Amino acid sequence: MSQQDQPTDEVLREALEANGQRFTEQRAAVYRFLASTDKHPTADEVFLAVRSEVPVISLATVYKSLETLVGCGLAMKLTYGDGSARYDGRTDPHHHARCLSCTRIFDVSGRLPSEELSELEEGAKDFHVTGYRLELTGYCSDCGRVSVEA
Amino acid sequence: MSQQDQPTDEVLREALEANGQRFTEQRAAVYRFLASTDKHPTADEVFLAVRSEVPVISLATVYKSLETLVGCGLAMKLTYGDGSARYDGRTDPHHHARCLSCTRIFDVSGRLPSEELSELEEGAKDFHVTGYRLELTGYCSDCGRVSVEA
DNA sequence: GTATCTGCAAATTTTTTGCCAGTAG
DNA sequence: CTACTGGCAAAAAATTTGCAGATAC
Repeated sequence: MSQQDQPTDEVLREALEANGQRFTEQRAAVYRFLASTDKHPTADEVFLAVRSEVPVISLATVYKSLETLVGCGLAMKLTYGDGSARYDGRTDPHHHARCLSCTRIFDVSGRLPSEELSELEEGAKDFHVTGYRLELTGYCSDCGRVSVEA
Repeated sequence: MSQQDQPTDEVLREALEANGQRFTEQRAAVYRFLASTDKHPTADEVFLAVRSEVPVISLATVYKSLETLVGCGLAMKLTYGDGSARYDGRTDPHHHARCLSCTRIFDVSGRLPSEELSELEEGAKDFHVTGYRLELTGYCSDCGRVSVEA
């Protein structure tokens, strides 16, 4: 484990303890990888990436670790109905843009003004809103050109 | 088939023809059910509901029909990473509210002002936005009370 | 008439689980 | 110590697919 991983590990340790769970090397490795990438990897991609660092880890453990991280609020599970779920290690408010051509997910900064949210809440009568997710769909810079020409 | 289904069938027929696909009783039954409910049924739920009307239909055909409808723009596939995908037959702009307790999905009227969208598009540089999806999370009226007391 | 569609069952893909040994606290 | 975890392999759940007969147009 490199020096600069220590703060990341501390964050994880505290989140785990707050949820009555134990700190383990496997969970740390999964979390370090998630926190270090701006991609939105599948469980299998996490597995492959982590295995090169921590040789002994199983795919089942990756699934269990990811679920634990989601439960502790350190990761988000994203599903799009096209195969595997993806995981996002960013916990600050942000949105996603999904390319309809290459299926990659990109982070988008910015958030909805609270007035917009209030207005939406009114539309959802009798519903107690605790959060929201916004996803843009379209074409990324790599695919956009192809799509326009086609 | 009842009299008031005819317009629904015509909509389906035109959408299918526009996509070079054939009109079949199975697809019509699936579409009629989807268009008639404000629930957001899983493929299996569609299968069970449709089977009571059209006795001979298989689950595989329901999956294929749903995929066809999505391809024709007559339905939307919703996934939340908790088991099966759900399907939504509403095609007008609207949002969803998902209850974190009972996992039901509710329709929410209203849409984002275009100025908000433009602002978000700026945040997604080099991304050609063609649409968006907004999902509120929280607790529905049935679960809200329980959750507050718990 | 012919390309497309359906039903069936088997296959695939993704994710979860049971169980025993290992480890954190 | 003792309960929580990880690894493994098997199971479960969801969805897709190959193929032969049926059907829309």
